[in-house]
Amino acid sequence: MTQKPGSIHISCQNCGISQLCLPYTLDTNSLNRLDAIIERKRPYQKGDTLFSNGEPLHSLFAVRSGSFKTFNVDNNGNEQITSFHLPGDLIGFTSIANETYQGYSEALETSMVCEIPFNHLESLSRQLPALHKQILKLMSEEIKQDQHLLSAVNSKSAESRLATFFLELSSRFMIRGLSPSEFRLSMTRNEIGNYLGITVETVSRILSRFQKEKWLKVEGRFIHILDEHSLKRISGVQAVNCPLKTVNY
Amino acid sequence: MTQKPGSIHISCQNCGISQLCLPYTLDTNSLNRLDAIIERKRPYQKGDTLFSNGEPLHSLFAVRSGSFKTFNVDNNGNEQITSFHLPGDLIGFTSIANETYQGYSEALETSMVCEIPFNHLESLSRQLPALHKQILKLMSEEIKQDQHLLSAVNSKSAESRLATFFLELSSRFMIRGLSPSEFRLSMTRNEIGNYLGITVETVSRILSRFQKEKWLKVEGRFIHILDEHSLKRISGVQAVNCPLKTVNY
DNA sequence: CGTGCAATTGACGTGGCTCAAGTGGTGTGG
DNA sequence: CCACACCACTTGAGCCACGTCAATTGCACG
Repeated sequence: MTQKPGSIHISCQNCGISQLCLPYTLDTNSLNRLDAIIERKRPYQKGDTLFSNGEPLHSLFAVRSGSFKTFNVDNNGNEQITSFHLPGDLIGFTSIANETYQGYSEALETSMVCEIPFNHLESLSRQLPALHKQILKLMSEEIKQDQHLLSAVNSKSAESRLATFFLELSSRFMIRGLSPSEFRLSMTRNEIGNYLGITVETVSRILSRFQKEKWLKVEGRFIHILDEHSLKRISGVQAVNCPLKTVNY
Repeated sequence: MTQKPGSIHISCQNCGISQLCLPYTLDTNSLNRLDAIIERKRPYQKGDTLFSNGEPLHSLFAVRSGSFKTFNVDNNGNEQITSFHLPGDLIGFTSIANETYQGYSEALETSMVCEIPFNHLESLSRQLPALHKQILKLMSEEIKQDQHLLSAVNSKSAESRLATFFLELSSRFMIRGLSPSEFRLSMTRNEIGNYLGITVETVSRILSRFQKEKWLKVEGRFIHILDEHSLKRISGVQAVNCPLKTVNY
């Protein structure tokens, strides 16, 4: 989530996060062909938009550095954030169905992206089974993540939503080779609350509570996770391979 | 959502919902090849499971008739329903990432499915661009739908969640050529509440309120939408091509 | 006809929203 | 370098929507 000012000519080959991204499992030849269709442009500044709702879909975007939020706007003009994107994430899968961009995507800080023209990607993926598979996998991941968020949001208490949120972020940082216990948030409390369906004030109060419990240390945007276990306990969600018990939902 | 007892040998060719499903845009030859890999088995009875969490992914499932719910189970053994599936829906996209089934999928009523071995589908889709495209499209749709649900659930009030739920169902029935204003729910109030993150009692109370307002007629599982416009008004979500306004979220 | 689950309705308590005030950090212009 | 404005964030007070608990009714099925 820190800015990584890089030169304009960078290839997938020497990209530090390629194992999270489309190149995963691609051999050198395939990688070069993928690389050839990717456009890398100058950095996006905080607040710049990748796309706006309704525009025709031309490219997917892979985050190289920095971070983005995507959100929809409802009848009343209210934002509803549907995801935060970190380096290695692909943005735009929701837009494939209609071939127009769904919602808005906006940089949360200075960020770099790789732009992948969708038509080229589609035809290339027909020639490269590994690429094809990786696209399916990334889309599948996104569905999983959305459903995970849904569970978090549906598990009533604001405490468990926030705990889940931080654990989620933590594991995403870990996968990216960053510290899972200390990180800087690129989003405001407001945006966190929006994402989780709670108000800023509640976010703030619960952060204070977590801090009092010594589960977290909070210094503005800096988060230090002190007691992952307690957070997991109250987060309640995401047990993998959990045996099906008699439920009273 | 009504049971449609069919013979065992049915092809995509004469399937009434093929335009919602994988066959969409496939020519006759392609259709036959797809048809050849699909297995059609005897009906699932209410409560039968398509798959359980952690099992190796072998097939995707297309709902032919009836309906299913998919859900996860958290640490405390609580169900969290992530989607209801109607005829034409594909089930199993979340499971592609890990190649093991994510969560559980269970019939809500007597239902028929087409079982599509994943390996075969994958190799076939490399040969048939139209099939490939349709898979992407369906996955993209699923992501969109999840995010739509998320918006509904995050839009605080229980009223707007329920309104959104019924409008969503209504439009899904309409797409399927069924009445958008009169339909039968195959899920319990409990399951609706679970899905939307509210309690049974609240579902029940709000249904009574909607009925008092003459927006709906409710007779047990039968729903009759009387005033779609009012429901849309309080649902608040899903404005397509809505201009971005100054927001105070 | 009895058993059991689904649904409704009421009474009550509370978590989180709303409104409001205050603090701190950052950028801008004098 | 300070003064000011602006925004993100925190904290408090009060209130209400919704969760919890409990009782009742209705419907399906053996």
